[in-house]
Amino acid sequence: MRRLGELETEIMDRLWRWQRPATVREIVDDINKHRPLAYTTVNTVAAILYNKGWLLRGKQGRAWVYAPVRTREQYSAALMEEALGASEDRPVALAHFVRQMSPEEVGALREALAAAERRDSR
Amino acid sequence: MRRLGELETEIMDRLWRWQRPATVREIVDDINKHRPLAYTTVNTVAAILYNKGWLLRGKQGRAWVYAPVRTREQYSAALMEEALGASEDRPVALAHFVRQMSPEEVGALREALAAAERRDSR
DNA sequence: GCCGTACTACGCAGGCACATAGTAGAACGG
DNA sequence: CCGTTCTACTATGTGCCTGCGTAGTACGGC
Repeated sequence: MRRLGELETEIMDRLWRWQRPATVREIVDDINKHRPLAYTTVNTVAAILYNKGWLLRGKQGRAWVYAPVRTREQYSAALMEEALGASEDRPVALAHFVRQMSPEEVGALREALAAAERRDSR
Repeated sequence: MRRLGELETEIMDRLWRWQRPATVREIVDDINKHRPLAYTTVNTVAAILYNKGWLLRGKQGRAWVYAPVRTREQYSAALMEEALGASEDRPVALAHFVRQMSPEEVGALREALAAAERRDSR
């Protein structure tokens, strides 16, 4: 899975943050609060993200509205899985991963495991 | 952290697999069992990997011998950590991650957590 | 001492992916 | 019908990776 580029991330970030479909106009206006960028640029990259399967889209009047296919956390989890796949010895890689995590994260991980267990036993 | 390119991966793979420092000659000869590739190409990319901090090197006679700075599993764990950082809600991302793991991997993860606990309580 | 061999550093070209934006045309609102 | 807004398409620039050629240097044998 290819990672998102910089502008691609900027666009996905907004859609993830807003939790609702948005038009290119909304996205580019928000980006322009921080830096200048042409409408057509955002339009092009949004279409690219759609073609790559990152975004859904539908017509709202003349304009497309875009929405993310996956949540940011699903994206993150998929990247993690792929990163784990780069290793040959998964248990060892997981051990390294756990070692470098903060205590809070270790707690979150324990909780995720416990939740998985509850789900499986149901 | 930038991910490794294709040839970069081929080179790192061999050094990781062999578990010992190796010369460019050894690496290129091994690659040439599968496909033709010039000595200078491997030499250049090995030097690039060295400059990027992926490899250590030292002279052995006239030739450099290269060795990985990190294990494949440390590399994998670093990628995982970075992938986790792409999320905003780490617990949720971890939950997704655990959900998509196979039961064996969940077991390995449990073990890694238990090992971390044993280490921390020491 | 000289020559062939092997290694090194350096630089360059090609390709790919992403960022950026311009143009042309269609559609809508007044 | 005219300006505005949106779309698709195309082009350009940049950065990174791959791939290799060249030139220089060191070593070993004769």
